[in-house]
Amino acid sequence: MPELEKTYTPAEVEARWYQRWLDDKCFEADPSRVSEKRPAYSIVIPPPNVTGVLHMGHVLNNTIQDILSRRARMQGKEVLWLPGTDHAGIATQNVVEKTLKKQGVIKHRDDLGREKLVEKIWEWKDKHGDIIIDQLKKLGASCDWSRQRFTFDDDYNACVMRVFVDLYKKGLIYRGKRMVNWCPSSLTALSDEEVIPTPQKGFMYHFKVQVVEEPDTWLEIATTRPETIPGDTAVAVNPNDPRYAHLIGKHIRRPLPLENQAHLPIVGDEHVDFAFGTGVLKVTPAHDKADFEIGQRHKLEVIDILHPNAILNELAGKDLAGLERFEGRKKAVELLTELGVMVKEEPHQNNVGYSERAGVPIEPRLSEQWFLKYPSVKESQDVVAKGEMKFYPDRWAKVYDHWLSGIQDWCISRQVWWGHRIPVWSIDLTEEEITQKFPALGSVLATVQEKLKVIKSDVASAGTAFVASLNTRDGDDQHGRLVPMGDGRYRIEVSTVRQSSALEAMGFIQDPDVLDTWFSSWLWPFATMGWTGDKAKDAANPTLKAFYPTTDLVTGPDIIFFWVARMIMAGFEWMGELPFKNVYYTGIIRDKQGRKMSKSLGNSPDPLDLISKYSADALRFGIMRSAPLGQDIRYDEQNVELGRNFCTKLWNAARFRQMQSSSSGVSPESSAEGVSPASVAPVTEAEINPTFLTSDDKWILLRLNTAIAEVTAALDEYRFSDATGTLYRFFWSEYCDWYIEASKAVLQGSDEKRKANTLAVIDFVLSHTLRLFHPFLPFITEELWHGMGFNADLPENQGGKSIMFAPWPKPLDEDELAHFGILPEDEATANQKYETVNLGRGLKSTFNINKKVRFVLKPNQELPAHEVEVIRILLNAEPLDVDASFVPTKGTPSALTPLGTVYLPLDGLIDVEAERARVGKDLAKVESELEKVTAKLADENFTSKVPQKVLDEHQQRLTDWQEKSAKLKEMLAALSA
RNA sequence: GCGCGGUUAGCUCAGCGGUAGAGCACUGCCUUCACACGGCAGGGGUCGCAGGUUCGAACCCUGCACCGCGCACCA
Repeated sequence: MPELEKTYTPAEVEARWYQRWLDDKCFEADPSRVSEKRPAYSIVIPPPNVTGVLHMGHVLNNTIQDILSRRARMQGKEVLWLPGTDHAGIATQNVVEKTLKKQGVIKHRDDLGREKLVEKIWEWKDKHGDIIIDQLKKLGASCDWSRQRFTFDDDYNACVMRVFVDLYKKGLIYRGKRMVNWCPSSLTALSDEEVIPTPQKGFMYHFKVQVVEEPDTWLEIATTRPETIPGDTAVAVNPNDPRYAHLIGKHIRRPLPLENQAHLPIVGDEHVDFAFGTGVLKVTPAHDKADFEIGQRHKLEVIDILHPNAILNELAGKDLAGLERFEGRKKAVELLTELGVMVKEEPHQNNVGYSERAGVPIEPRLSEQWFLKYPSVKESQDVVAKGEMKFYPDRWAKVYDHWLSGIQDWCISRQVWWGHRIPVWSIDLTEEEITQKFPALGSVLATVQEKLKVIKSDVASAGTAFVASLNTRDGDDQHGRLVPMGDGRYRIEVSTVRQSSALEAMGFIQDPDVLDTWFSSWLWPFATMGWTGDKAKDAANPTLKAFYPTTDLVTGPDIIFFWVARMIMAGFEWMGELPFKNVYYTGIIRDKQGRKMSKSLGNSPDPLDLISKYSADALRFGIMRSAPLGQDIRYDEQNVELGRNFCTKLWNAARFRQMQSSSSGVSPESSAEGVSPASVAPVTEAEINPTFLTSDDKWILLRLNTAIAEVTAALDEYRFSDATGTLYRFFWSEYCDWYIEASKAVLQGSDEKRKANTLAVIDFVLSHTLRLFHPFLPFITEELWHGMGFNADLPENQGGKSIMFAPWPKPLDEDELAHFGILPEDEATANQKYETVNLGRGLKSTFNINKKVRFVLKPNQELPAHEVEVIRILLNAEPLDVDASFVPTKGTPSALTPLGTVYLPLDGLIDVEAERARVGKDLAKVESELEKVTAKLADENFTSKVPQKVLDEHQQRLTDWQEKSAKLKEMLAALSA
């Protein structure tokens, strides 16, 4: 057995083992190894942004995935943990643009242009994109790095294109002019999910407008956005509002802009809540979603008064044009005041939508965007509702269901350059031009025109209803659409995976927009496995076949809509199957004050600092210990410190074992004699000989059994903090504090055979403990596994090479327990001994005795010499006299224990009064308990209704308390005599 | 407004119908030959509040309060 260093040096050990695991290809999954006997286990990583740096959320999330993966390996499964990164369109482009601006390379993205900027971003990605990957390696993540994917790789891009064209063909993707969430900072549309409603302190401005037809009548209007008045094209009141109904149809004079005080109609619309504000609503169809809808109902003009960057344009009038929107607000109030129409302004709090990425208020804006009607919604909803896919904790199933029930079309286009470009080419032509250039489209054109006659109102939506194949090339990967533009012209759209150059030659132009990042992320579970969309190819893809659907997904509940729900839909739509069987939602990591971790608060520790200070194992253990299922996590560095301490304890306990191996000359008994059960790893010392097992040995083997069962069950149910709790308790309290201390009775003795047997038990327990710990503490367990020699004599793939392939421990079964001669009651036997020790130590402590001292045990049963020796050692007694006829000096401190009365003879130091007080205190406690039980048992209401089992328990309690009470009274009497 | 969590020892949490628990922190003692990143002992809680069900409630039910989160609304 090699010597273990006196102190553990995690930095060196962790680096060494991780490299070794990589060199030995321990993390690489091989689909050809999957069989009935060796089932597949797979997880796809939630891909971190390429711009990302590791934060505590990643640590939590990836530690969990690593624990699951490593345990699955030990269970003999073929494990694929598939890693990668996300191109994170807007975020990444923002980061690179900002960097380039800082470096003075550009002032604006247009300085470089699309192609050059994308080139720069690729450069940046190649240089910095793997930072977070390297950090994950430091954490010990056992991902199959040979399969690392990026959502913007060529292969992946092909998947995205394929999916887009497929949805386009199915008529689920359409282009439309809609109110969208516009980010004036990133200059792009956002999906509803990317908008965070944020409470905002502002003002409600009241101003009045004159009714044109009744100059004496003024209407008071309340608004939070006076700067949009120039964009107003009506005011609306509720037709059921008696105050205003009669004014419907009349007009008001719009106060701004001053040079264009237009007359606006007063319209009646049920949407107006007459309890809110003044009951009169200014209608700005260009800058408010609800107003836009009112505008549509009443065919109102749309006046867009904002530039894309939210600076007011010339339509806002000469006083406001050129101002930023919040400046414009101030100016508008000034103007209204000067006009004498400002009535009042009151403080007002409302929710303003903020861009999740840019952190600025979004602007509702009318623009042409691409939308997706979600596919496979019903299947996706059912699979969770029916429990075929399980959510942990399951309350998220409700949230998921609720969102799917009210699902809105997804705005998938983004006005940035870094991302998958929308694969649609189009050309706008007149009827004549179409007939001339594309005669084959004649019949399609005729159909469109026929349809238009029926649907006269909404030209655009009428057009999107037509799906047609364009004859430039047939096949699944290309589809066309003819859309009337409303001005007599028609747009021919072609969505295709690979016809770009031919189309461009014909004058088609590709749509400039890119797709929402999540439009690629939702394909992650199968696109990363080499999916092509070609049925034959995919059926022959061994990775997909072996590892899809994946087993577990581990992610945060904050992306349940962004990602989880969409992956489920994509899974059904293209794989015809759910993408994962279980979803584990982590909590959110908060600081000690319960605040979310954020860069701006500076309350987010750098995991790499923690790793170098405490080790990756410590960080993992600390974070898992404080991560109960479904609860947010209060992060406290003390937990990591505790993890570090725990590793040190483990290390020292292993060293202790090594220091005992003087008897290593003892040869292992033949395995025919000391049968080694299948789950038992060969021990380095000797086989366990059942005849030499002490009560402590039996006790620790039973406790080990319990620990194995508990940890296994906890992991099966994703209760990670329970698992770490069990490990901590078992190893520290049970193994180190009790068993090792008790076993010193043998180890410090002279019976070499018994010593060897105790060491065999220790080796057995340690080899199991290390395996139980390995998913949580991969590095130190691997180091000790080899350092202790537990790997020796094991087959390469079953722990010989690495503990990560050693079999996951199983509790001893009935046969094995019988073989060792272990009975369930053995646990109680040892417990009685330990309780006796506890009480004896209590005496010592009460009387402030630090040295070795004489104890006397007046036993109530016969005690084997070995047991006495254990008690002596645990009590640190010198000597421990066992004397059934012991008569103590009056006032000798004593304690009632399960094994008899323990005395602490204090020659010449006896304080009778103090002892009487102490015993009196004990008695008071016992009497109070006795009273409670007696009262209960005297109550017929209780005794007649309670189950027999409870009644028995209470009876037993009564007897116990009575006995104790009697003895204590006896002791008191002796003290008083 | 609707919904979901949470409220137990100073802190973080477990317990979810039958004698209130753990870890940390705290206090005292101990540098005893695995470990002071340690050992031993100890103090500390009317389980948010008010009702109800029950022989019995931290646990089940109802209402309320406070903290956090989501959805909807937000002129």
